[in-house]
Amino acid sequence: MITIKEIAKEARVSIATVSRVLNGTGGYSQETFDRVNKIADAHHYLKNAAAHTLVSASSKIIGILIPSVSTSFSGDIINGIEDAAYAAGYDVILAHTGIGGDERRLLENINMMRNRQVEGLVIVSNQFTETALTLIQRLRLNTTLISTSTRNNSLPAFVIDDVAAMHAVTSYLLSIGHQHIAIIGADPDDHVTGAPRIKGYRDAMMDAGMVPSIAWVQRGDFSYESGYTGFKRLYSGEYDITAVCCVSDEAALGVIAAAHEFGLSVPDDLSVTGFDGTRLSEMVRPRLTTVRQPFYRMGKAGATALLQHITSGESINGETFPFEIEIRESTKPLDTQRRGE
Amino acid sequence: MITIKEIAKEARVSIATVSRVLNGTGGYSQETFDRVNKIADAHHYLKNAAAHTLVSASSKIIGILIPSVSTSFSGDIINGIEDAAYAAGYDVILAHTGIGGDERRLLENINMMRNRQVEGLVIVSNQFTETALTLIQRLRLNTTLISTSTRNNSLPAFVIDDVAAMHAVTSYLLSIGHQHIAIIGADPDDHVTGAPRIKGYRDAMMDAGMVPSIAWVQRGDFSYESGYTGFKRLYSGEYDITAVCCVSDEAALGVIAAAHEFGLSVPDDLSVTGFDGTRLSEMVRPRLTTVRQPFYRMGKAGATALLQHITSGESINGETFPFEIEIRESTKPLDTQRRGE
DNA sequence: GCAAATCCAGTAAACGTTTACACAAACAAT
DNA sequence: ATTGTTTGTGTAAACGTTTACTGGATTTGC
Repeated sequence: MITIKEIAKEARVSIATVSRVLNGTGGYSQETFDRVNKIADAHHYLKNAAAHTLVSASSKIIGILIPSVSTSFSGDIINGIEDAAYAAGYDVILAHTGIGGDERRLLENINMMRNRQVEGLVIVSNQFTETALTLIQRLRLNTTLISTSTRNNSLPAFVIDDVAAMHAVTSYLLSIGHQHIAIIGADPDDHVTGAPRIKGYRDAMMDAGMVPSIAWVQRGDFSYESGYTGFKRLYSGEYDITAVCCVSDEAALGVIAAAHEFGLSVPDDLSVTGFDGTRLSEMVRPRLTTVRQPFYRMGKAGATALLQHITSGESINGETFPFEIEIRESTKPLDTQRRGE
Repeated sequence: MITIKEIAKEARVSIATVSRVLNGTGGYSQETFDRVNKIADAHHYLKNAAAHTLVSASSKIIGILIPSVSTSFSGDIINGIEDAAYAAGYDVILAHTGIGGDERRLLENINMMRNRQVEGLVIVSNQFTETALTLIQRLRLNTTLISTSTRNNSLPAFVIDDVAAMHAVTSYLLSIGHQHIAIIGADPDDHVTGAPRIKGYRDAMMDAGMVPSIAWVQRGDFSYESGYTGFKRLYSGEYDITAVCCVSDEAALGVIAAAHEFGLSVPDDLSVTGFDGTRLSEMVRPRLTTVRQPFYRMGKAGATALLQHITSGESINGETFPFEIEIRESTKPLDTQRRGE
């Protein structure tokens, strides 16, 4: 790899001049400009980013912290972030925090981000501990949150209104006649996504004069499996449920699978709603009624705001995105269902 | 951020000693060791990676180049790569190459990887041009390929045997009585995945004495949409197809959706197979018969081999992974299908 | 008791950039 | 003709590390 030093020698100018030409900062004649550029091109010069970072104290890197990339929506978020970074001439460094309680990996990776001199950090869909939060603050890392938030809103978050979203989808179910509606898959101890969604559901039920029984709230971890086992628990309890709100599309598929095993078909015997609006929800039969979150846009907006803050000092304001209730085939008015007496 | 210089001052030793202590390279007394470490910890010292990279010419970074993260299997691959990197103390820089022909972004990102001083490059599921290939070679980037390969096998690839896989799944269909079998979703001009799968299909058909008609090979781009439109084209042509092999799970769902619209149910009227064995294939009803690829393992193995090469100079050998035919509910022996006369 | 080896630690160069400062030459304004 | 400004370029320091080299002090071997 050729360096500016060698270019300087070959062009018979100083390295300062080469640097100025290569950065286009002005202060050279057209002639030197051409000569230096020609030599640089001929040797396929590439700037050593480490040296640049060291001296300029700007790495042109932002970091992404994410539990795991395998859930289907995280890909969209990452795409959004990376596109925003690319547009701003920034590169992206990615680290997993591990799913579940592996706090060590999370903390290690936050430190790693700092020692890599990232100029900003995007944290995706993570529940972080107080320790992690104070670490971020101590390291003075510019941070935005996608699809998650902190308890006291200390960090700008790019999210949807989970309470409103679940309220809306529950209300939809109520509006088409359902009354015995369960919610499956949420973790009530998860204050960022689980608890709000349960609240939205409960509020909607209350607004309609229903008091949801405890068994109607089946906790879980948003996964297919928790949808599956949640419905198994619920149904074997002989409750007369006609509709189920799920907190993810995958959980909805789990519910549908479990229902099948009981000989129940969706939506003729049971209405089921998903959440997230992943591509999945359009690809399955019946297509899922779901709540669409604009993940790509959320990722892009979160990263863009972060980058604007970095480059022009604008303060970062979190943003609450509109969601959309997609009404498709997995739900049906109660009186058209078989069990709608 | 505190530097070794300041630690040195506070500990009243030279920066060389601090560096030695912090790297544990020996050549200091227990006493200085403790003193330096205590000060470093107290100030939450973090090494400046840029400085380290610059002087040691080792960045401890590997790069991932991937078209887009939104297909469901790419997440598993990335997880595998990142886990391998983390285990080896390496960090990961991620860049998209853009889907489809945006060669500029691909080339830019290859250059970016070099100027970031990555020690190795993992390219995922990409069709790259000759230009890209020669660029990689010129930059002397250690590279492994996951789920893709070059025409002349110039780069080590971590893949499955696509010909054998499609041969196996087609043979399975033949073995349960099907004869009029189509293949949908492959791009015959894609020599890394498309053409081999078509060949596997064709070989299996020929082996069974069938000569597949041209219309039975519906080209596409592996997407849901191409499955959907492929089947629409096929079926409106009035061919008497009883089974369809798809080249991705998503394409299979597209076929199933299109079949539904014709009033055909899967598997009672039509058997359909997927490809990839994504979580999707287990979550839908009917569960898809599919070819499972060990994506996580492929990613992990590819990155591990790369890292071993970097750290201990071992040469990288590509690896062909075993696939598994998962027989599930989307296929059925012909004589148990409704149309099996 | 003396040479040799070992242990600890410091000095300084190097990595590849950016940039403040200096300065000579050319040009403009008076 | 003097001063001032602009233009083009070079010198050298700085960024935060690592590491080869050096050397004094202590220990070891005989």
